[in-house]
Amino acid sequence: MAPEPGTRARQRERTRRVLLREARRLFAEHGYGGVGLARIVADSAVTKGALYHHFEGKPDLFRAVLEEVQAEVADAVARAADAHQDPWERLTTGCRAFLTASTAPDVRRIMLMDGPAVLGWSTWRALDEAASARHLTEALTDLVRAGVLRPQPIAPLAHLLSGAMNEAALWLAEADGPADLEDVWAALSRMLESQR
Amino acid sequence: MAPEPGTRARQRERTRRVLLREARRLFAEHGYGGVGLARIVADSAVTKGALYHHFEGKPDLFRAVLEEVQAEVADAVARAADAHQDPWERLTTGCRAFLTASTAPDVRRIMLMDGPAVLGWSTWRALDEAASARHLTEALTDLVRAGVLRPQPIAPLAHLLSGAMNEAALWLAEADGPADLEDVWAALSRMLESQR
DNA sequence: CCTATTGACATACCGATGGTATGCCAATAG
DNA sequence: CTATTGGCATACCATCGGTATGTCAATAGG
Repeated sequence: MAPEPGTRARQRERTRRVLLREARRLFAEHGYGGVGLARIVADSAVTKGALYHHFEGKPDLFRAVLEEVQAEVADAVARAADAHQDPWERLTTGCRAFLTASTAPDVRRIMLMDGPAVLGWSTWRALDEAASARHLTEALTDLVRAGVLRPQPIAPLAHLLSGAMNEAALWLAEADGPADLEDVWAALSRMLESQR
Repeated sequence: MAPEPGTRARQRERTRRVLLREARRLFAEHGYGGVGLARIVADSAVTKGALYHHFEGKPDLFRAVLEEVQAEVADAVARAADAHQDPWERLTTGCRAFLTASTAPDVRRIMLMDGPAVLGWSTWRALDEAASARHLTEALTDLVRAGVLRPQPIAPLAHLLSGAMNEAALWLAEADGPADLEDVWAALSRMLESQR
């Protein structure tokens, strides 16, 4: 019988998505080093042939998963920030959104813990910059241009804040009381305010 | 002939120190996943039997190396802080010492990049707390008690500052201009000042 | 339509890796 | 002087990431 057009591309896309989904689940649960390719392809109901057809290897698969996670976090941050017009409120709500989003277990493990170690810090930084850190840099630049923040080099400040929030997210995910989030936020707010 | 007393313990200690030294060198250069036990024992001029006699496995060996690195950093921080009496100056000089010490390649790779991924964040946190973060917590507590810092929960602030400095150290190790260190320090100083 | 080609996998296999079980010999204990 | 144990070395194993090859259906070209 006549094959329906697009069968090829649809199947390819489906397999790739299943692999990404299962890999993300397993990486989030056991960590990068704690799960083997055999387990990933088994849970995806495919074989290693399929995996190596879609990805260059285990690090590349992890990178794809990481990019997906980062994209989600960045989307949440941008969405929260875009709800406001005032540059200062855009920054603060964006930071809060990042804090809450990054506390999720898979984000925490994949993006904050394994990411730098697996891909190397510079690669991880580049991906983070392309995803969510870019928003932070833009927000800070806008605030300096608007005269809200004192003129100063943006990069160091952005890294300090980014690192502070990453560590805070890791801590919050473990200490997990809602009161802790408010304490972190209070201190972070004062930090932001200090640069005003 | 009569064996000199203490031969046993001396040989044991010597083998252990060689293993730690070579493992630290290799972990720092290639990362935890980038070096195998075969290479470590070969460079140490022993066999895997010796390694597994002294350590429980590869993660345990890494943990021992990490503790050594952390102890050195903590010592540098404490030494710098102890040169001052004023609590505020103790904090600032301690932070500066941490920044410069953590920029060293082996510290950066072992303590800041691989540490959390290999041992898990909570384990890493516990070790860090026992080593250098304890000084930060103490300094902040003293400042609150002295009325220099506003009364507030210490833990969130300590984590924010620790994360900020860790990330800054990673960045400084790469951007490596001495001017960048001053920029980071200026922004960090304002952050500290903000909590005053 | 029919055929050639290619794309999306599956299968089989490889070297290297972390880890273990056992053997051996000299240093210590009695 | 003998028994024991500590400090390794040797030999071996299961599993890992990675590769080479085979297979079959979907597409492209005539």
